Amino acid sequence: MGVTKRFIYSDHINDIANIAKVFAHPARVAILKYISEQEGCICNDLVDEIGLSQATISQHLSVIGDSGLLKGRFEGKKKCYCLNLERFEEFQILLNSFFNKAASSCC
Amino acid sequence: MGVTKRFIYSDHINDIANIAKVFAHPARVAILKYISEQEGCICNDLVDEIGLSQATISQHLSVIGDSGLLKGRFEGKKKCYCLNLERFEEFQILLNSFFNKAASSCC
DNA sequence: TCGTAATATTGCAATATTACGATAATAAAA
DNA sequence: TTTTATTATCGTAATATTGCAATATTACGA
Repeated sequence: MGVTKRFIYSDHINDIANIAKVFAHPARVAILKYISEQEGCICNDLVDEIGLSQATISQHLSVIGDSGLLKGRFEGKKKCYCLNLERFEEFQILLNSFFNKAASSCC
Repeated sequence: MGVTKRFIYSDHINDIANIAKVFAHPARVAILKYISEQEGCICNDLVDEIGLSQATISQHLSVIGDSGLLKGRFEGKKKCYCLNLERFEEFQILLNSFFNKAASSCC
């Protein structure tokens, strides 16, 4: 046991959960916040900014990247990470579609 | 190791991550969806509906409940769970405030 | 080519999460 | 009181996640 039984849920439900998982760790929220606030490119300022090891930041970046939320581009030895705004908006729309369907409560 | 270092992040960031964590498992998304669609009270229809054991559903319900998203009330032996809409809207506002601050990308 | 800076990957220890059977607790019904 | 239905909790096994040191990789500059 201990394995999430993804196959028993609809794609839509798994999508929501997968999106939420990206934001479900404060380091990843902090990374996304910082990247978007800079509205420009950054690299491993994140290590200084956030205070986790380089290995850990890199790992979180790859989790965020796997979700499609990042555009990355090497500029010499530095890598420039930026938000993929289109994907970011998709996330927002999906989450809001979930929230907006909530009906009234009974208790 | 293995412990999330919550103390290095701002409250706001931890809040976002904690909210996201509730939605970060498909069972919890499915539970919230079902509860809100019924727009009424349900109990362990969830066990039949979702297909996890009663113990597991109850555990997920308590995670959702800890976040303040549920109102529960016993009616005889059955417990009626409903969405706490105020809290649900708070969640939506917090998440959107995060999304809406995203600036333009550079890559 | 060699050294250095920036990032990614690997391996591992610590901790957290998920799932379930068994059991407890509670309240209605028999 | 005993049984039954419903939900919660405990204990535990399996798996996932987090974080870091060490190492690899990549690209630039000397």
